[in-house]
Amino acid sequence: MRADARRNYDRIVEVAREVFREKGYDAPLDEVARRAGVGPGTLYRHFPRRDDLLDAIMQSWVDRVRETTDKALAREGSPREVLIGWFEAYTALISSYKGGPAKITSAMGDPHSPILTKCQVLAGASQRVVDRLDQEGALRDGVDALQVCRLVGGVATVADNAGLPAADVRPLLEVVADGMLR
Amino acid sequence: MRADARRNYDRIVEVAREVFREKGYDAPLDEVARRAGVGPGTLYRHFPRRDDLLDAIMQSWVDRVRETTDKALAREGSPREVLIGWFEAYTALISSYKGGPAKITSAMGDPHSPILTKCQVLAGASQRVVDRLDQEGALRDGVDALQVCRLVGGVATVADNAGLPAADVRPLLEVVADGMLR
DNA sequence: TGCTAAACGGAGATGGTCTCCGTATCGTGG
DNA sequence: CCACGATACGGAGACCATCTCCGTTTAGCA
Repeated sequence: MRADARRNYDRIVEVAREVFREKGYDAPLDEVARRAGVGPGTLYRHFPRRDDLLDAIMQSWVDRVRETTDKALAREGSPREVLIGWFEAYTALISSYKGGPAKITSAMGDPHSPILTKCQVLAGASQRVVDRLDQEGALRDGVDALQVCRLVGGVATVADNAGLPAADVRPLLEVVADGMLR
Repeated sequence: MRADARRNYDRIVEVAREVFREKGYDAPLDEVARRAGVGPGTLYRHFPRRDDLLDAIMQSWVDRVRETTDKALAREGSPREVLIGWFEAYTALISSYKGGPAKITSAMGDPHSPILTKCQVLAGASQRVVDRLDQEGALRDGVDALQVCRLVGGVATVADNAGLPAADVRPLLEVVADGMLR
């Protein structure tokens, strides 16, 4: 990749991160281009679909996921505390920008999504948490990581759409946790 | 209202119901107008916002909600069966068209939504189910109807976005139910 | 039947998405 | 060091959906 192309690419990603956080996932891409000081053509050449841009943005997000997972697994406490802790971390991770929870949760099952690999990192993280609790015999039969992703993703989506404060989200996560624990 | 206006109004609602079911809530309104044989101006005069059209469509839906609630309350069986039965009915009710679950669930907490009153009927229905189970002492402390709407709405939203079959939704509803029951 | 308020409907403004292609730039091989 | 071909740029504009404005038509009453 040519040096100028590299510069533009990086700049677009950086600006897009800002814009998406400010205005949500539906923000006009032309604004991203404008703020990045490039033409729309340049933006669309690098990122033919909106999701491709999202994918690039999420590179650093993946690192945060890994880090957060390690923290959640290292946590002391009852299985309930660990599970709810993970739920809250999960919610925070997918709620970095408006529209994120719905986007990420539905990409989870879509083999054609450009952000699929990123979501699988998150699914893998849930798997690790589920595995650990399962070894302790803390979970009911049939509970799996995909269910965690869907249920917590659903709660986060509702919270995102309705603008719920964390205090209202917590009890919902508790219900889900209690439904999974023995 | 003049007779011709009434005719157009009814025809638009009827067509919109079809179109929304076919193409989801985001279907172009101009197509609704075209199929209804009116100009876009006519459509927008009757229904200034997309949600106003939705509101009109939901008139008959409200009847279905009441009917379904009665059926759910009359149902014999364990509290778990009743609760899960209601969850499934609830999911079906809000999933009549693509985008419905998210729309209805987020309208639930928005005082300015044109479909608020419709959603309150649904919230009221959940309230009746919760009240009944609560009297039997079947629910954990702190569980309320709003939580039911949010959690089941979240599950339905995820299912809608990801196109999940009923068989995959059921276990999610079971987890939620188990988290609410004693 | 004639009149007026009401309703119609379509042309077009607006705003977002995305493409095409002439222009500018990079960076390499001579 | 420079010339040239490959690469990238960027903006004009096509396209599509939303929504409005206003000249035209019509219902329905007196």
